Amino acid sequence: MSIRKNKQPRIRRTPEESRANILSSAERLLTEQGPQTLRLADVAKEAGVANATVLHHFGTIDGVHTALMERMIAELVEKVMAIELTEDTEVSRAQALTTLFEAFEQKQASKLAAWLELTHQAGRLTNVRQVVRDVTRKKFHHQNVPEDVVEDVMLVCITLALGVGLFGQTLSEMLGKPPSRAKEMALSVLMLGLRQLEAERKG
Amino acid sequence: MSIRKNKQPRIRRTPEESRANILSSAERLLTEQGPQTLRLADVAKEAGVANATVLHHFGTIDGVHTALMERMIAELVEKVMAIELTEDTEVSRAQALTTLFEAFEQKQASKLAAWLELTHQAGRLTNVRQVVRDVTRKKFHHQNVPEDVVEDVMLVCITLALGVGLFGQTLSEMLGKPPSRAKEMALSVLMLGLRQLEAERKG
DNA sequence: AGCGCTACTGACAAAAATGTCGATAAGAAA
DNA sequence: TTTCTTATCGACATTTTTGTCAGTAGCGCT
Repeated sequence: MSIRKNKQPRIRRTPEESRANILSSAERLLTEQGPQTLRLADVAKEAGVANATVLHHFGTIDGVHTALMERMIAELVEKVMAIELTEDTEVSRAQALTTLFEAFEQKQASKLAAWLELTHQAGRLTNVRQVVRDVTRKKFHHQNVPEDVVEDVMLVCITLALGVGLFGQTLSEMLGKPPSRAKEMALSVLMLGLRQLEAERKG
Repeated sequence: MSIRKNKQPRIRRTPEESRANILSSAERLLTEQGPQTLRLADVAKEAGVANATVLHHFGTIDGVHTALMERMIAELVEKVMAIELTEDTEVSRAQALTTLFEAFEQKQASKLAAWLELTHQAGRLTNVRQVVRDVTRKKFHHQNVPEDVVEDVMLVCITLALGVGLFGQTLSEMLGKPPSRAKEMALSVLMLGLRQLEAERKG
């Protein structure tokens, strides 16, 4: 046993960097280990800092939770707003839907949503309506479809994207199918169903 | 202040009754307050018994969690297996789907599933595949559709039912629509989409 | 009534999680 | 180099949560 104390030199970050480091670690824990591991010691360890450092930047462990939610929500909104839908062809629509589904599974946004739902914090998503409105206007302005119909369609798409993002992979594998099968099937059914719905509306 | 100690007489139940009482209370907490309130003291208080009583029956708080999961899973499986699908008309199919969707929202099965998914306990659902197989055989034996196609269809239906059950109400209300709107839209799209899928397969 | 079994309980012990505080050291600026 | 600011940390204090134990009480049985 060496007597020498071999302490690592401290890493001193800017407050912004430090907060980002901690939140990234927390996000990793949330998506890889589940919400119950979002404890002070776990987060601090994952971020490679002392417990007190986490509290220095966020006040309480709840502060970490809140900040994490806000960061993940902002990321998701950005991703959704970036979806292209310049023309309204089948192909373009399929691409947009695929991107939407991926947005909800890639950054583990579905897990965030489930966490909010289970903890009754969904109220934090105050801007969902506004985002949907914005998307409706910006992406669908060139079509002659009533806004509330567009909103209904988006409601379905988001609901299904969340379901697929959260459960799709696990369910697919449970049934002995490739992990993306649920997503593929959902996309097919959604495309076909929406086309029919549109046909009915027009006809 | 009265000096007299006014203790309630003890309620002595059979072990089965007592376990059921505790699990029912835990289920109520899970669905109404979220998983983080499934703590020993909370469960005991909700059940109206002492902390030690809960431990007497379940050993640890984790034992309560496990037992609760198993009970809710069994309930759900029973509900799903009870779905009628004697003939394959549009009406019958719509009824079956409606029942399925309701099974996933009524008994808060979606919340259970989300809890399992977030806590990486989905492995507990070892019998999902068997259930799907059973349903496939029992409910669809009269059709001439390959079994794996039926399984794909069930995969979509379950995924969407879970998504709607967990997020449907909240999302609908966020968009200023009646709480059942997401479910209705999902059902419509699903029915239309499945019909088209079938048409494509045949044609 | 008396007895045995055990579900039940309060009080206490142990463990885990959160939060506080004074000291330290990294980096910028003088 | 010296000074100043403050991000960082270890040690400790507090609170929360879980688990133990010995005794109590409800209920069936004789």
